[in-house]
Amino acid sequence: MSPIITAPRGTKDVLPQHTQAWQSLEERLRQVARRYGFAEIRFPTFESTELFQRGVGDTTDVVQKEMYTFEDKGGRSITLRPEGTASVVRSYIENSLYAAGLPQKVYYIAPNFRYEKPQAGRLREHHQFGVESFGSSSPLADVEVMGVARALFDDLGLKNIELCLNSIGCPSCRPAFQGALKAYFSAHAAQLCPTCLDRLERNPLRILDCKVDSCASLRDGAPLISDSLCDDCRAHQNGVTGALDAVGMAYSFDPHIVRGLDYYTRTVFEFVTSDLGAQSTVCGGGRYDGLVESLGGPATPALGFGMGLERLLLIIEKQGAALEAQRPDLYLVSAGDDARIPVFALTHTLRAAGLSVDCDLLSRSVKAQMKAADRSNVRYSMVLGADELSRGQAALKDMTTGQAAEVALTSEGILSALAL
RNA sequence: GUGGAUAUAGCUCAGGUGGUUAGAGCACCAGAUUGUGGCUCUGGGGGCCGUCGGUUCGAGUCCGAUUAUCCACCCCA
Repeated sequence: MSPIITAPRGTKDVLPQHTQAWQSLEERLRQVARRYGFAEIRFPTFESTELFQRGVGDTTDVVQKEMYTFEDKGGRSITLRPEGTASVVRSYIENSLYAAGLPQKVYYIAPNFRYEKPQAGRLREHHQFGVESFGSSSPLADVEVMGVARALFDDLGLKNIELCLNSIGCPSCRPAFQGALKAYFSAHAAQLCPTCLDRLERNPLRILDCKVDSCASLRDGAPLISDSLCDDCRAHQNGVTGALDAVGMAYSFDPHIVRGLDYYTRTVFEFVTSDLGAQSTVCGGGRYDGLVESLGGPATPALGFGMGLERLLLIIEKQGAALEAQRPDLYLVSAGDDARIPVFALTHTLRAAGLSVDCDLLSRSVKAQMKAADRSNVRYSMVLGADELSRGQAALKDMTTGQAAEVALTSEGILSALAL
């Protein structure tokens, strides 16, 4: 049987057997964010196209080729959010969140949309947990944000995830570096791939992480950003590494990290792993000290990260780090048709009392009902027929041990038996 | 956007060089066990063989196209 309509390419249903893992993951994200003093923010799934053009950057691949953009019935250009930061910054400015005092620390769990070719760990709709911290230019803010990601990995018991770090300078020192880079690559233009020839004019930084062999070999002789950082940026970078050392967070420097979004300044970082197939980044972020002002807000230092939840779940699965599953409490089995309505009524009463209870809706045999109970991974079952209902007592069976004990057929009797 | 692989039951997969009613395991349903799950045994229901077209007396099988999935490049989380 082939369905007439299928889910759009690059999208995934989360089916009932997987939603518990998602819920449990989301719960942990919220707990960790709370521990670090981040409050949840929610924002629309679509925004004015201009927000991403100005925020993410016109020259980025995300904006140039990957956005779901359309015109609404009012003739406005609308885009499905390709990343979270621009939306958060827009909301921060529009709602004057700075008026409530700085720093403002927020987190979100939201879907993002990018028109990409799907593969392992890459979807057209994916979900991100992100945090943004507004108002502090201190390196401590950088390390606090990185700490949220690290705490989450630790909380989930994940191994083999490394923090890689770089600084890409600021508007006062980056132009000199870009100039040096441009001069260097121009002198070797013959060896550059077509994509990088294009990047030469638009964004020479991006040539640094090109994977084409000829470009990558040029990289070794290229100027290093660390050699052209201004005093402030250098001091900031030293502050970050110092604070990382102080809290005992391991990291490594990677001078080739260049994030694909234009708004980053100074600190950029990624948490990478080899457990994601061809993808390696599970979390990427950095500082964007100029973004709030460029979108019309007050000059505000800020930074944040985005973490891919599908990728996180891939790592969890690969590493066998189980997320706990909740078991239903009780399954009430009807023995004989006369018992079905009283059993349904008792199910209703016990649900009102707060228990997770189920009963048969298919007029099945006792055996089939027991099988259904077993399959649902329920903790207890109880078979109720005319005899039990008239006695007001029944055997409560522990589905794990197989042992049974008589209990009274009242909310109180069952609740107290289940509490044991 | 570029390249490679794949497409048969709900799932995982068999189906030499074309030839009657397309198979297995798992899962599902029923029975063995008038009211007790997991183990075992028996039986059963389930398939336009991704889609469209071509070659052929005849196509799950060969050819073309198309769509989808997976993988890699690119990009990114």
